[in-house]
Order: sequence, then C-alpha cells, then structure tokens
Amino acid sequence: MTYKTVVKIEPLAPFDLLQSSLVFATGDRRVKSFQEGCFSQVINIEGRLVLVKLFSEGEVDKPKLSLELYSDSELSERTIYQTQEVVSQIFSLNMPLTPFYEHVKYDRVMSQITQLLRGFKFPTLPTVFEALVYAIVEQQISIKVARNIEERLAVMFGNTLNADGTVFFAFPTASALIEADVEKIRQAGLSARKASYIHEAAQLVCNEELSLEKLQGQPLDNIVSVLDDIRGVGVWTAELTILRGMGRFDVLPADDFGIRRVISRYYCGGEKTISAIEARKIAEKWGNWRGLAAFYLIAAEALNIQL
DNA sequence: AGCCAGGCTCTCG
DNA sequence: CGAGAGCATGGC
Repeated sequence: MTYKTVVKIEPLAPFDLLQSSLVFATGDRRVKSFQEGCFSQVINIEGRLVLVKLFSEGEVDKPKLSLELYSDSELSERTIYQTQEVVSQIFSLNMPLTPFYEHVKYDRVMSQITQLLRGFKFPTLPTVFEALVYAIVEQQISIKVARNIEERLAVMFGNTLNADGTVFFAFPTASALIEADVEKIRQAGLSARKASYIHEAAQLVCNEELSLEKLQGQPLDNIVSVLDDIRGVGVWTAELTILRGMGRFDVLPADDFGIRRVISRYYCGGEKTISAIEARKIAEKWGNWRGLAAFYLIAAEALNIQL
C-alpha cells in the first residue's frame, strides 16, 4: 500500500526547476533523476523513507512547485514538514538570487550568464555525510563515472522504498556502509583506497568521533581543517562537501579542474587551464557568491553557452 | 591504445 | 620537504 501526499510550494523568485535539475537528466530513476519535468529522489527522514517527486507548475519569476510524497505508511504532519524542508534545502528555495545578480551586474561575463540562466540554483545534498561521500567518489574521475558509482552505492547499500510497485533506493546510511566491508564497497566501482576512505568516514560519523552537522555555521577555515584531517579528504573534497552539504555558496573549490577550466574559458580566453590561485583571484569579484558563480559557469559550459 | 577526468596518500630521494 | 607513482571506470 502506497500513501501519497501532495504539497504546494511557492519558492522565492526567481527559480527555474528545469535548469537546476538538468544535471540529473540522465540519472537512474530508481535513485535520483530529472525526467519529463519531474525531479525524484528518496529522502530519509529520521529513518523513514519518503519518495519525493517535484514538478514545476509556475514560471521562473512566479515559481510554483507541486511536491508529491510517497511512502509505505501514513506520514505525520511533522514528517511532511521535514520532507518539505529537505527539498527546500536541496534547491535552496529560500535563498534569494537577486542580491547575487545585483552584485555581478558590472561583471560582463557573469551578468550575461546569470541572465541566460536566471533562476538556476545549484542543487545540494540532504546531509553533510552524503556530500562527503559524493565528494570522495568524485575525486579525480569524470562526473559521468562518478554518477554511475553513486547510483551503484544506493542500489547496493541503500534502503528501499516500494511505491506503487516500483522499488526506489535511498542513499546508504553510514551504518549500512560500515556493515558492508571495504571490498564490497569497492565493487561499486571504486578504488580500494577510496572504498576504505568511505568506510572510515562512515565509522567516524557513526562513532560520533565526528559530528558533521555540528560544523555548520562555523568559520570556513575551521570546517575545512576539520574535514581535511579525515583520511582521503583534502582541501578540494572539504570545500565541495561544505558547498553541497551545507549549502555554503561562498566556498570556491578552486582546485577543481572543471572550475579552473570554465573560469579560463569564460574569463581568460580558454587557451590554458589556470591555477587555483588565479581562479581564487578572479572569483574575488563574485563576493560571497563565488561558489555559486562558479557553478553558473559550469552550467553555462554544459549548455555550450557562448558569449 | 592510451590518456585523462570535478584528488589524495604513500613512498622515495 | 618536493616530486612522482598508483588508483577505478568510461569517454574520446
């Protein structure tokens, strides 16, 4: 028996669900995807799984969303509210974009790109732990390979939710990853080393040697150095975790090859990839939106936008 | 075929 | 210390 609840959301304008979800367009429907105008993902609310389907019913400057929740038992008001909060976090629905657009008004490149991508919000992840695991997976390999592996982790170790006869997979909990041994994690397509990083990180979180959620709101340098102490985590991984796991768009993962490439393409003629130091310098003018701005460039490149 | 993707650790000089 | 090898998969 599948229970369904529908919630209407009016996010802060502007918001463009289609642009923001494009990165999930090729995703496995059973895990996380954006297909036929619908974003879907299973969310874990205090151990209870809820399948979320999100549709746009409005326009970029008058956004309205329809959120459908599917579960195998009736949801309490509290769970419905919490699910809605997580969805709101994933797409930063309460974060205003207008101050960012104002800030980059005199940056010729960024002002053009923000106009073309008006309403784009870089999607984040529901928990810091998930963001950390994703970042470790994504080290060094291409996005496409990383996405396959992330989906495989969910299918292999995630809890399942049966909704109307179809099985969906949530991202694995830390304890599920601990129980799976390193060799089993490796079979998702990871190197033995990354598999053990992930296994160790899961142990840290489970044993409460590390409280990821407690790091939220601390000064950036603090968080980076705490995360940097985890084996397998360097500055790049820490910064990407903070950006996607904590919704901190003031972080620029400057070591990121892709980010350096797109900054070079749109700001330096693109002949050679720039250094992390040069990237940070150029990003200074984006102020506290430097991370978000970088992902506007990534999105622009993915859409092959030429200025 | 071989190099390179949204890096990091370990080893060696 | 700094430099370099090694790692997983998949696209080109």
